Amino acid sequence: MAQSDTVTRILDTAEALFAEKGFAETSLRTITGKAKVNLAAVNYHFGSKKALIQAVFARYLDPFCEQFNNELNQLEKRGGVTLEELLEVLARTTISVPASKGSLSVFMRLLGLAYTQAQGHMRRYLQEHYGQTFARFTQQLKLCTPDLPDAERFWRIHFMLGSVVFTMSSLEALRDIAFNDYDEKTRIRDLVARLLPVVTAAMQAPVPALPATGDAA
Amino acid sequence: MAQSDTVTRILDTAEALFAEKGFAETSLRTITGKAKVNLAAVNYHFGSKKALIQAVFARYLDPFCEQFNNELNQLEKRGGVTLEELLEVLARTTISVPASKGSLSVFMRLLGLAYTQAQGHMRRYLQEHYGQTFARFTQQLKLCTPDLPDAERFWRIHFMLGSVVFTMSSLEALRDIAFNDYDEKTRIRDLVARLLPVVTAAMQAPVPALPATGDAA
DNA sequence: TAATGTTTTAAACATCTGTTTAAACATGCG
DNA sequence: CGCATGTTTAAACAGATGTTTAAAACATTA
Repeated sequence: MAQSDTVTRILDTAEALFAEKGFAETSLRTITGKAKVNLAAVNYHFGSKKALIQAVFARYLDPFCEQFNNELNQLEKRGGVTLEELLEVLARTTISVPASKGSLSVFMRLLGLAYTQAQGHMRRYLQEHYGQTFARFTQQLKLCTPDLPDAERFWRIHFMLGSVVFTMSSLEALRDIAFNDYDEKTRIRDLVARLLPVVTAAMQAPVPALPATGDAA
Repeated sequence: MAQSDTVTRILDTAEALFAEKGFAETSLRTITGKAKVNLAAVNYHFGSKKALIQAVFARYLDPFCEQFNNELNQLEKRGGVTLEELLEVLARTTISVPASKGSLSVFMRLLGLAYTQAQGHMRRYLQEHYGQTFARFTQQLKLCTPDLPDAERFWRIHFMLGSVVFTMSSLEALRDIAFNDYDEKTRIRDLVARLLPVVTAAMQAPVPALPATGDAA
């Protein structure tokens, strides 16, 4: 057995609880209680609560990055990739990878939390461990959008990241509203399908002229 | 004096600390300590920590909604409003209102936190107190985008909300990166200028065909 | 079987949390 | 002045938190 049952149960439970209530709001006692595991098990197996949080992310992101890197290899070899293609590959990888384990929305919610709360510590971890894959993606994106100034592209990437992370992490609540108001049983796949043309159009929007600096006046 | 100095000092300090570290991660002792105010002052003046959080939001949102409602009155009276105009009004109001007090990015970060963490309780508060203004906005938006199916518009609104909230709430970090990598001293006004065409294009993107349901197979 | 290494357990630790209390203080009014 | 009102203060409360400990239970191998 590669990993003890205790470790997996802790990871599963922590993942669900973190996504539901946030990191600080979820105590080790809640996790270990629900996982039917001794309180000390977390510190024994992971070292600290912080390390447990990172382990939850690694379990998602490691396989994702592996597959996404494979996809990027093919795209780089082929060349002449269009924006639609690149985004489609990203979407497909995102959907396919965590299908084995729990749901994608759980992880997206975690990603959103990592960026907004727990300032720094998680962000740094993500940057250190997965920054290189992200850099490869932005490199490809640059080839797809040669007319975009670097700074403009940088900001738009984060606009789009915001759309994805925010909607995915608020998914349950939004899905309920959509169902009540529009009879819409939105699945993750539908959401991704809706996101693709929006993100594409956003990346291709005209570049604005920035307002003049008002310092002098 | 309309409001005791203590109340204001608590609000100012709490606002800054909440934005910096999140709600759960900010203790009343940290707030009152930094505000040079007795610990019991929070419970005396606001009743509870929860009520303090809501008060921080109200101080921003009440004047914002008042001005935005005025703008909406004019737009409704005039009629024939374009998407660009509506979004421009929203952006202008957002920029102008909190200029008196602290920075806009602080509040945006708070808004992001309210949506992601502290599940429910804050969301319900925002809906109850400011839902009507939001409804008026979406009503105007519907007039600007008559070809968009209601469900599609609903999701796109939240895509855009995600872009704004996410980038604004990560503003300091992103600004640092942008400055290091592109010599970009991004001001809030610049960010809004960058957001406007992106959001406009996103709302006008072609409507996708949703994937068929895979239930049967 | 005996010895060794790993995992689990229950208890305690020290610290921090939001909230409450009761006394002290200030301030304005009749 | 006396009294009442609103505010501040220091202390205590009751409980929750992450982490550590040392003994017990288990598993593995010699």
